[in-house]
Amino acid sequence: MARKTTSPCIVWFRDDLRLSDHPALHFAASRDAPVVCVYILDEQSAPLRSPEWRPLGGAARWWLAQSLRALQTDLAALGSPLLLRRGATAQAIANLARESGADCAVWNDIATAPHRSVSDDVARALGDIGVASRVFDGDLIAKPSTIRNKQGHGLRVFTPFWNRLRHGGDPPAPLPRPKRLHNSTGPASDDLERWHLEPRHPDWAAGLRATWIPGEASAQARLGDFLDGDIAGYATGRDRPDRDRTSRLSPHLRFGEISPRQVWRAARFSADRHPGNAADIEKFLSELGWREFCRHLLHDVPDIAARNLQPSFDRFPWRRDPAALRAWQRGRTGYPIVDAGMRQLWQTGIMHNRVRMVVASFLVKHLLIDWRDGEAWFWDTLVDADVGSNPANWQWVAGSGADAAPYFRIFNPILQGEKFDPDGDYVRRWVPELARLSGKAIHQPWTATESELAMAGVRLGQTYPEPIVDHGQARRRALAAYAGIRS
DNA sequence: TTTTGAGTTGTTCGA
DNA sequence: GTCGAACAACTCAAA
Repeated sequence: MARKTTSPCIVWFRDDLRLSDHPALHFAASRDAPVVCVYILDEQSAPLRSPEWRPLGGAARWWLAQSLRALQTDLAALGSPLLLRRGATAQAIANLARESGADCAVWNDIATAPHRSVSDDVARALGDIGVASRVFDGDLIAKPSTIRNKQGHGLRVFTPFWNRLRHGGDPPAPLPRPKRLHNSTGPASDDLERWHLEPRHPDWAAGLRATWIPGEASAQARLGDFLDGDIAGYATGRDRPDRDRTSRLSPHLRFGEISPRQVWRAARFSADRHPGNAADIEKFLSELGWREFCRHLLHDVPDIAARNLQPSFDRFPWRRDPAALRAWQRGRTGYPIVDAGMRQLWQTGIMHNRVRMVVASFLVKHLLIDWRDGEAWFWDTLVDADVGSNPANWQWVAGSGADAAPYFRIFNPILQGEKFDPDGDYVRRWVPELARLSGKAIHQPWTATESELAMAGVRLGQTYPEPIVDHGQARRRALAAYAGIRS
């Protein structure tokens, strides 16, 4: 029951930039008192300066700006503005409580060490001035404390984890978005433009703008379209970068424009409309399971982005090779499928999942460059860079992680191209200087004849690079390096 | 308690 | 051309 009160309640938005299925907002709205909605850009709090916290990457900053604009519009339509504040979160919220006369503050949990630490600071600061606070669940299907082995540790193998999560049943029904909010007039807001989240000089975001519409409405529309369309054949189609059948929901999930339980429930109940899709739906749910698995892992290993899960990798002979790293980053390795992926990433802030594995394996195994360098590049350039999934999956590829890929699994970039981009359409789209090559040459231009290259307007070493490493040699070198760290 | 089998995403080699 | 084996080490669950 709603309490009789006129004091406002603060709703602190974090990575949950949505109105529906937002437990904290739902609670505040049900109090029938004014709400003060706030987002805080915190680059100061001591816990945020812990080694486990990294500033947002460039692509994520761009997304955040768009997503905040969408949330501002949506909240204004409900009758309450979104306030923007900057600074140490605990002080900012305590100040806002004083300015607004709020008697409570609510927010949703984010189950990572730095987020929890800031959250504790906020609760303490509010307690000191007599303001009640309450934290709700929201960013996970299951709490990390609910999936433990006999020793009380989180699971390190995906399949048992997934069995436990899946058999836990469906999460509760998502909460509706509030119909209207009581405004609390007074407190001032920062101007989003002055946060400089978006690139200028140069403005490299044109490809992002052409690819994405951030915000809750867009996330919901995307989910609906996916479940009524592309999910048919997802189990195998998701592996084909040339005809992308993935959900493309990852950045929306990253910023909480849609909640995992909304996605889960919608997918499960779409089987009623499309009974033929049952197997594809299960596969899709398991991908949500991977997001969950990585977050639970992060909960147990807060420094997963910095430390090898397998200590034997601490003596891995990584090569320092800035030129090769640069070639990889800019999509100039001479392997078309690798270069296509890296350019898709650079231009659009996303890369198809299959290609992520190929480029990651290439950096770590063909070039013997530390997975942390790859992880950092993805962190800066992906709009969906996630604190759990990004480092956990890099460690998985490198072999240093939980339930990791075996060392001898070295993706052959030519074979992967031929298998998953059989007509070369993906390469042609992102590596236009090769577009006129046909047949086998599209995935291995260095084997094309002089006349084939001339006809296609390709001059190796000039219009497109020679391969920076030979696949066979690189493979043998990687196997030797991995052999060297074994017991 | 101990044992056993299985585990996201692959490649190469030799029969 | 196809096919099976080999390529670790470790975690977890079931027997």
